[in-house]
Amino acid sequence: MKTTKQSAAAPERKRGSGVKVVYDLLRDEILDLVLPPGSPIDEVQLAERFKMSRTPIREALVRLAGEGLIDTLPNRSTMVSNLDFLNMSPFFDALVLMYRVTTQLAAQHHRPQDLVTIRARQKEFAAAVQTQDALAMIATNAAFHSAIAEAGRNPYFNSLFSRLLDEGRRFLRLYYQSYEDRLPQRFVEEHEAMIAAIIARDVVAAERLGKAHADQIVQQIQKLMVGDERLEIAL
Amino acid sequence: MKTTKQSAAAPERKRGSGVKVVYDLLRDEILDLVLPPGSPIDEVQLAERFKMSRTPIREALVRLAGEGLIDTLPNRSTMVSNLDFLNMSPFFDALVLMYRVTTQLAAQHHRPQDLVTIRARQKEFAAAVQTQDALAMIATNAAFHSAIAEAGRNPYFNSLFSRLLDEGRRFLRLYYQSYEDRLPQRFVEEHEAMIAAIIARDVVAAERLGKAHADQIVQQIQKLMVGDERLEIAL
DNA sequence: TGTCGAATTCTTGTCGACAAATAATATGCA
DNA sequence: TGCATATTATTTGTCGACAAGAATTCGACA
Repeated sequence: MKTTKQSAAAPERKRGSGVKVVYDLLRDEILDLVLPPGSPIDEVQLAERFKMSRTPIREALVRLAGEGLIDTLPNRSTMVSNLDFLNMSPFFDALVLMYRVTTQLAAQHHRPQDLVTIRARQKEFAAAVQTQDALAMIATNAAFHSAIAEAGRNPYFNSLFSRLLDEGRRFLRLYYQSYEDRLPQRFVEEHEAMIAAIIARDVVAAERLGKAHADQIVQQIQKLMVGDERLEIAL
Repeated sequence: MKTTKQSAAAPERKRGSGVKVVYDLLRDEILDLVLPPGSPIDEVQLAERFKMSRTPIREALVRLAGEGLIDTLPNRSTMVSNLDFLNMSPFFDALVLMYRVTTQLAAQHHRPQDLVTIRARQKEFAAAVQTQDALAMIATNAAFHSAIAEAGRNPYFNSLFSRLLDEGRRFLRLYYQSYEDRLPQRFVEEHEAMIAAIIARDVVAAERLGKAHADQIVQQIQKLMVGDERLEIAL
């Protein structure tokens, strides 16, 4: 009777998948603000939580650090990276440019299968808006635009865009935690217009719609920064 | 007499620096094509080479994988990522756009200390051209443009640009291994013009010069792809 | 009560070992 | 000789342990 050590520790996990399991889950928790910015990350606790040794945990953390989702320094506690409200200009610049670029490139380079994927993501997004599920809307919006970027076939832009979408998710999560905004149907319609421009290979319209859409997101995030309610005190 | 295990294994290394040492050196070797595209990476050999256990080696490899410099699959040998000659368009698109964006942003956002750094990098580049040291020229060119990007103060663009410069380094290394081109003084002069436009905060000129410069690099790499010498055989 | 230094605890970086997965080599058979 | 299978060797993924570095707690003193 030979029970392997690993099977005893985590009987349902395939060898080689440990790092990915941890990475995926931590990534989701960071993006959904379950792990808020600045919160400490403790390897020992994670090892207990995931029922595995610290080694794959550490490797997952190296991956997350490489994507800017966590900050690490030697011999020091790792923590979830902060959202930098002091320097939003660079983020907005990059976000808007990448929305323009990826939407335009999708109009140029898309293939039939891409459109199937884009439509599927849009359907998920519309469902999230319909049910007024902000968390799902944020995630499906990012997935929709990520699918558009994939259709544009430029891995360099796509990796940057992916990072920006991730960070945007965290800002939007914070936004919808702060405001009880209804999720407007208008966003669904804007996505539809983008799809139509892409299908029509209308490069100019695609870029323009990409920009307009990005501008909306920028405005939402700016609202979060500026605040929307003034303190009214009679003096 | 208590000799710690670690001290006996690598007496000159500070705890916490292991991953970085391996990462830095492997990265340099990949970029200089000392480790050519496609070559296998063996953790055990690296552990022997660096006189440390495989754990920090693996962490360095995770970092390199995150930057696209190596390719890993579960339970399989890791290898240096290939240079993709079949899909150069996306690379060129991204490179040119990022040269434009970073040079323009430097004209907008640079600070006095930035100019000191940029000038220092330019001086190193000029020296490399003077001594016709292709390897140094490739590295100092990338450092020069990286310094310009830093002056533009957009970490999102800069991370993408950094990756593109890295990949460009590998292509250029291959180029200068294939051709005995002299390193032209013209490049030094173009850098000077870019510096002048940045100092003058001439956004339009900066962007134009950035584009022209990038186009040159694209041409060099295209020359590598097309080949420059036809096989002459009398039939 | 506040400060400082010492002691203790906790967390991180690395170690070497074990075992699973893969690659390479050997063997048998047509 | 070529192919399939078995065996062996090698490499990767993970384990738990050790120790260094950092954080926290405790005790002494002004």
